Amino acid sequence: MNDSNDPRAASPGRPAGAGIAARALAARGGPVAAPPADYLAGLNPEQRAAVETTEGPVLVLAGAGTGKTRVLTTRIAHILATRRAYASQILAVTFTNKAAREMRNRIGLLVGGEVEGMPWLGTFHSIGVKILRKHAELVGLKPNFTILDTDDQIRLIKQLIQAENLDDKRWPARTFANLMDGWKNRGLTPEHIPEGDARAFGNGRGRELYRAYQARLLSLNAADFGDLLLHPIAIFQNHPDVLADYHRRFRYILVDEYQDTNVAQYLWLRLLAQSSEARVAEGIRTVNVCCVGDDDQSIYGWRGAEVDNILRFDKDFPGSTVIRLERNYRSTAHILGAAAHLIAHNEDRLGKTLFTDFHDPEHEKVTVNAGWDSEEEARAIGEEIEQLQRKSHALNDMAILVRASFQMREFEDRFVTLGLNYRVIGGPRFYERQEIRDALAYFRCVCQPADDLAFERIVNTPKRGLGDAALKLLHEYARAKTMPLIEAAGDLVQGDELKPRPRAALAEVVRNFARWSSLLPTMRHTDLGEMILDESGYTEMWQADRSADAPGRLENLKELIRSMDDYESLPGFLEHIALVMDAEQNAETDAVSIMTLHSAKGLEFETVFLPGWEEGLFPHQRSLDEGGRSGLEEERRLAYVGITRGKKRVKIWFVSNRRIHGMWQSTIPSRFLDELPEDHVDVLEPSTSYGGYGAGGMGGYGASRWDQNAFSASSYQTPGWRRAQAAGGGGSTYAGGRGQAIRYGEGGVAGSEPASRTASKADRYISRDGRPVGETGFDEPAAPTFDRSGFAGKLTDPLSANRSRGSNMPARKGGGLYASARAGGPRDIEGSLVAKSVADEESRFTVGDRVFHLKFGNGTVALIEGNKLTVDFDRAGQKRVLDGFVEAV
DNA sequence: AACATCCCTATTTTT
DNA sequence: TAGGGATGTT
Repeated sequence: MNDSNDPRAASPGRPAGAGIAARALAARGGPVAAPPADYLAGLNPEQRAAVETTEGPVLVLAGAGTGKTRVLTTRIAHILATRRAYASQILAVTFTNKAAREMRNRIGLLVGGEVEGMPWLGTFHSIGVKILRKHAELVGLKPNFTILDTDDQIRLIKQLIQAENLDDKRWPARTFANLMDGWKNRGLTPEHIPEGDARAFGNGRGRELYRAYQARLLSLNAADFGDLLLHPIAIFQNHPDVLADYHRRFRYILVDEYQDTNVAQYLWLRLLAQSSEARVAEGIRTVNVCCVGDDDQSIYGWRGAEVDNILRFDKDFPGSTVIRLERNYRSTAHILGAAAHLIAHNEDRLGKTLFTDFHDPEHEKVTVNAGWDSEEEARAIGEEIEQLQRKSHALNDMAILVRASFQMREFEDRFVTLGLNYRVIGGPRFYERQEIRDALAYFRCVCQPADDLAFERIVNTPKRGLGDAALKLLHEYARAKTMPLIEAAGDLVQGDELKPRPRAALAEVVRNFARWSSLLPTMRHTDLGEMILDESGYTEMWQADRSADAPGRLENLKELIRSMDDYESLPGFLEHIALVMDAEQNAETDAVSIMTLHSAKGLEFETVFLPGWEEGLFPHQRSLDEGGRSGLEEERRLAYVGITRGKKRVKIWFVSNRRIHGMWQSTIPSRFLDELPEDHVDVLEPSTSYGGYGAGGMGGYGASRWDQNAFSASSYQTPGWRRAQAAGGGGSTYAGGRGQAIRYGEGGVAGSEPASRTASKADRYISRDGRPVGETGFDEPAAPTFDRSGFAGKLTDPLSANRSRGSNMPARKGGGLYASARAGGPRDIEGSLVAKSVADEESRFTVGDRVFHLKFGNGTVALIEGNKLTVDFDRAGQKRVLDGFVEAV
């Protein structure tokens, strides 16, 4: 494991001479030990402590916006400058390529751009690959193994499931992939998975499938993402000499985003960070591991991250120093105040309080805005953006952060009509596009003749007349001879088992690959790439395609070839793209960013819009269902991440109606809204242009909704909200009461529940001035720009929907996102209703019934499909709605 | 092999 | 609603 760029390789021992970094710094005068070196200038005392405490285990709890990356990079610069280690002796791990890139750049800036090194700065996975390539044979791989992506993985699993004679409908490959992913995240090999897990899939054959999968990977000379960690762990565990080599090498270990590490990463890290004889022999007596993270920003539990890793750091590394970074340099006091108050509702946290000196009476409070439906939300936010733009705020400084990607569409639609520039971050990636993956499959076959998965992908793409029959023959032959498919194809075309036409087609494929492979060592890889795509007929296939996206695909293929230019060779390129699935976004044009809260972590914007704060969506119902209290806490951290992205302005929205899977459902405000502190939050009336609402417009319904029923405490409307806050009793601890009580059996809200059920119909329809309204409300003229405003006052008591739904909502799943969220309370308490609903297939309605819907008014039932009704509404036309949302009239 | 039709499902996402 | 996947039809 001698790196050629490691000066220590030849002569072990303490670094003898100044590293490049140290030289660069020393040149600026004075011995490096003399404080303060200029890279330390400007650090606050805590940051400085985090940088200078180089020896022993250190945990840096870095709150949002407290200069985490700065600490990390400065610490590395400091280690280099003080000659504690060479760049090649520092292991620095991040989660994303982006983070690794940024660190590399910033270290470069700090030490004067001359550090060519830091060979061990990278993501867990890229470092894992590096280690695995060196010792591949120890786990039965060849050093040039391929890295499978999810797509390949699924196809492979599917084959295995079919090979086991299991019904792949009943046991979807996708599900097993997730299951296996979970095992790998926890560092579990087939022998170690819990019996229950093993039984849970494929008629109890989970373990066998996992085993078969791993065996198949070895025969394909391939590893999946999980293996990039698991194999190194196995190597370290089974080959102490190899581990000792790494112990001698790594003097300093740094980990970014420690709160996101999973068990496998933790094990990997712990092995590398162990104190060992090898280290002691090198004069290293302490484990110089520094983990940086923020437990409050742990949002990847669903992906296997263990917040626990950060919570018990001091137990893993006894004698550790914990440094808290709490001075925030990003946001206003209002924003921090709101975020802090919210996150304080979490129990599982180490506890930090961010503070700032950034006070200014001009600062805006965090706003909470109510909207009628998601269309209005998009419209109003669009308008606010345009207003800011008129006040010469750059679009680049604004972002819309959503909980789920389906929310994006509404904004996109709206912005397109407004002609407002936007960019969607995340979403389908370049390297995941079909045409790119096809092209890559060709390249993989050329570099890796054993890559059956790649071969399968493209044998008949473009169409070559190789149908099921021919491929089945090929597979059987290959299996019988245990040889790769390409090789099998080479044999098969010699014989006469194949019909003439497929035989000729396959022969050509074989010939082509042989030729391309032979050109690999000599031809420029970009030219070869182009040649492959042309000669295979792949380019032609898209040229002939008349569909609208074909030109774009051709463009992507060109881009692919172009980007190959940045790499040495075809294999080098393939390696890169296997690990780096992100494509750079251009920040050239001024545009609003739209992204999920997850992908916003680490970013910051002057103005942040947070739409969709509604129960069921945020917190997401599924997190609640699957994660219980910790699921809720993770959602709350997500909210915290969202708020703390804002520097100057944070604008939260919730609406009363949202369209889910094409059907309108009414929603109730997120419990997180109740967890925001009054003094940092302004509750606003909609500021949009449509008339008719005026002062008290939304207020009316809000008050009616919350004041009349169990949710009174959650009313954001003054005076209702204030009153509730002041009263403190009743339902004022909304979070601990309603939502959670149900789930965690704390007793529920027995008192409030019957009240809500017996509320009269009049209670439910309260006009904006607080008067109960009847049918006449529908006769109000619609405001010109807003077709539903005629219904303004009436809607919105969520309980009416709850109540009316009752009987025929399927247990949890079928109820849909919002339905089950809202139904959560009363129904689960009663239990029997749930049970009844499962069995009760019959609708309460029959075709021809007159019904009333909160959103669409009166109508006639035209069709009933389970709990879905098609209703001809008098005003709104024909709509499909869940029957829980209409009432008989 | 291309096209039609039915059925099912429906977070967050990096590597 | 919409999109994918699997199945059936020509």
